[in-house]
Amino acid sequence: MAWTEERVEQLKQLWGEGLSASQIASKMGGVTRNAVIGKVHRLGLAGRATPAAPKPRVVRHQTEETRIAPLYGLDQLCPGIDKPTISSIGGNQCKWPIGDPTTDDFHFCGQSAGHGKSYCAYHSQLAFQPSTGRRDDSQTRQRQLPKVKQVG
DNA sequence: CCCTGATTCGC
DNA sequence: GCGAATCAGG
Repeated sequence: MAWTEERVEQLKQLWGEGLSASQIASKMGGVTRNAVIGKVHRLGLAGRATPAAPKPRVVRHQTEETRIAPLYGLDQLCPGIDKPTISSIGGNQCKWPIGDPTTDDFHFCGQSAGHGKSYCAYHSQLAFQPSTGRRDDSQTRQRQLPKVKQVG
């Protein structure tokens, strides 16, 4: 089962809706949750689950010891509103993450997202940028986690 | 033990 | 690029 643009779009849609990877895999069919997660990662999505604490990564077959830094580049601020928490955010509010999830500063955009939508108008264009349009990723969704040598 | 996503690595 | 295996948290 290949990832056609239609399937990718559906994937992004369902993922944005808040469905779990297994749920998406079940709905779409032909793919396992691993495939969904893998695709989500490659799309540059991901970033919601249970990564409360930054972990030294899954050390598996690594010849070098690396460690991730607690850096998060999500700062797509949109003009003023309150700071909804994960608990307080409503189903019709924009769920765009702002700030560092590991700090108290973390919150969601919270602007009116419309009925059944996941993001406000501002963030929708960031979340669902035209797949046929070469987006300038010079400043959008930069989430490069620099490797830091563990200086013993 | 069930679920969740995250990451790596072989293909 | 894709996804199974694996890891880690709830």
